[in-house]
Amino acid sequence: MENDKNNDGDKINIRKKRLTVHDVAQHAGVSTGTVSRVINDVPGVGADVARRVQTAIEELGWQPNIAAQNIRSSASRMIGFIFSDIRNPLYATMTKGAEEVFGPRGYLLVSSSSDGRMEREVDLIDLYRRRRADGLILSITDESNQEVRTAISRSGISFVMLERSLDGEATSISADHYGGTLQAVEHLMEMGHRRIAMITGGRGTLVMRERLRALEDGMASGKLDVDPDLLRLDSFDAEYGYHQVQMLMGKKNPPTAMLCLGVRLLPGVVSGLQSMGKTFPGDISLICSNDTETARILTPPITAIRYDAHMLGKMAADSLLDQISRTDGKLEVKKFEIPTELVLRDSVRRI
Amino acid sequence: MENDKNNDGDKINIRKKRLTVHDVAQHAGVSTGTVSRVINDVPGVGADVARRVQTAIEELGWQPNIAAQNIRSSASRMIGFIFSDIRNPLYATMTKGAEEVFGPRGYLLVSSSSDGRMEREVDLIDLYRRRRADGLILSITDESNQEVRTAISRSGISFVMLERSLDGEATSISADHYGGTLQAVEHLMEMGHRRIAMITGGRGTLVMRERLRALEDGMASGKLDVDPDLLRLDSFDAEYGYHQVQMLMGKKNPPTAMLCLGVRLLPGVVSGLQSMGKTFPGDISLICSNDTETARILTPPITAIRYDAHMLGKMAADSLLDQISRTDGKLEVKKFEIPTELVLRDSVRRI
DNA sequence: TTGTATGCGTTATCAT
DNA sequence: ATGATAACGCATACAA
Repeated sequence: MENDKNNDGDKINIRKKRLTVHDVAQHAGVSTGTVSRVINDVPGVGADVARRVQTAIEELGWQPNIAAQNIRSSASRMIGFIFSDIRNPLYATMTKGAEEVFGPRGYLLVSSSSDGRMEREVDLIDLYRRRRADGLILSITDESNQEVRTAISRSGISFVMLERSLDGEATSISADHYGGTLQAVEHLMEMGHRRIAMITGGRGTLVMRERLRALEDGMASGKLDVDPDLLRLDSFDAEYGYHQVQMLMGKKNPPTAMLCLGVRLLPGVVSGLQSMGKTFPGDISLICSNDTETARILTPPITAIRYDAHMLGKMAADSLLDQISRTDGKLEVKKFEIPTELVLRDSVRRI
Repeated sequence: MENDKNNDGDKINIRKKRLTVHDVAQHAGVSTGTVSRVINDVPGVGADVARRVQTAIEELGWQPNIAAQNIRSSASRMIGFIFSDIRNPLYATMTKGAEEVFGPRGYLLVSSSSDGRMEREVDLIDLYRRRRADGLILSITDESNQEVRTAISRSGISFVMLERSLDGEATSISADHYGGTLQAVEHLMEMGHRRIAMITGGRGTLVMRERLRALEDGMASGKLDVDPDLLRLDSFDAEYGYHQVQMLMGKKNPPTAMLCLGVRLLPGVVSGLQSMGKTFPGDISLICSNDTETARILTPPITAIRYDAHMLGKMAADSLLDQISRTDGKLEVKKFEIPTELVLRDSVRRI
């Protein structure tokens, strides 16, 4: 009976919901402008008045409506992070790194995975556009996909590519996959391996290109060619690893070593080997990427290509904020690469 | 050449950015109200006019500013999901499940991890409050923490507890951890085990309480007490598992079986055992939770308590949306529990 | 059926 | 130093 009166010309605000600057201003006996000045640290407010406003804010428990702030500043202080697979713990680590940068600076990081479906990536980019995201971190499925590229450019949102590149048209942050893979291949060759298989995914990405190039270069330095039939480059899924390793090991002339490049591939590959009664490094030598708990606890532990995903996330966040803050429209394209390291363990044997 | 004229209206808007309803309305030769009606499917717009507006929207590439929509509707169509550790793949799976519900209904799901720090949880809740989130899914660190509970209630945001409970004051969605753990304990007892250790984390949560209660009940049914020194209940981290298993196995009277309850604990426990040259199930029988790729690929594979995390996420999303949509302020407290299953493998031996 | 005007909550530009 | 007021971009009650 009391809250239907509500002739709210000058408010009989029985409904306790939704408080605004006005409520605070009224409570403190000042104007809305003053309240705004106080919360935004605008100089030139009397100390006593400021204090009154502060207590009013606390007593009422008011907090400014960010949507309203956005509409004025035309900045959402929101960043979108698009990648392919949320279950890949590497992205979790990158997210964590990025959040360490964004959080303290008042940005909200929103992560979303596309499951490798490019239509979904287009949708996500459009979504971030409607939500007026201030920036995007992109780890998209296929760099050359035209629909996605169009969506990016029509969004007009600042962005950086993470573990991806865009013909040098955009800033990119990545691990040195070429160097890491090359080191792994050279190690295998040194141990006497000549038939080296590679299972990985990410067609149409910088990462896969660099890995493939490194494999070719590494083999070439030993006057060898890559056997195309030893290349399985179509997915990062555990199931894919499971089946492909079975097919590879079932050949009359199976590989003696294998690069298993993809966090979720490793469990699949190991299961596949077990299902055939094959062992490593007895039947096949194994090098994986990245260095995960799984790689460490397997028997024997797996030699791994390691890089700092946390740092990757931080760097992506830093350079994105840098790009956003440039007032001069100058788009400065940069290229960051962090080093990799080969962690030697017991999954490679000399033959 | 035609769109740089840009004498738009009366502003000297050299900056071409930021188009609004006005631009679209002008371009289509209608009023802003009509444009709004078209995009919101408000009936009573002439078919021809609607078409004109549509093409204008597409030609200009305009999309409504969600912040502006929010400020009017006082709904952000944004949901916050707070949990402790983003690297735990279970949360990734739950997130995926929840997104399947939220996405099609126009809600943006924002995930954020607190690393088990309750101050951070308070900050996150406040953040979602300032951002006017429409709902929260909470998997907080300690249900009884007063600061967090205060933050929740002052936020005024609808919420559900996921794998947590709040004295029956809030809707909760959870796996049947009591049943799952009880089944595991009974299985171990049947296999002759009397000294059963438990390593897990999550003090102050429903999950831990249920697991402990199940262990006690299971032992009691065999007229046995739980040895408090076999309980290691302080963390879900791999490092914790590594060290605690070493301490447990180093005892003069070590356990013969162990419940390793936490996705990230398992790799740590296994490493710890390996570091001491202990094997499973030879030196100790092992049951883990949840059923992960790691559990499946270890040698031997691990008997696991399995439940459907994806479904858990979906159910949380569904019941949250249900709660949000109830116009009558009636807060209906519900309790959902999904079943668990004991997946028998080779990590438990009869003694 | 369509246009006009007002309000949502905040900040910035004027006045005072 | 502070108050009044006009935007910001959109949705809707009301007018036409």
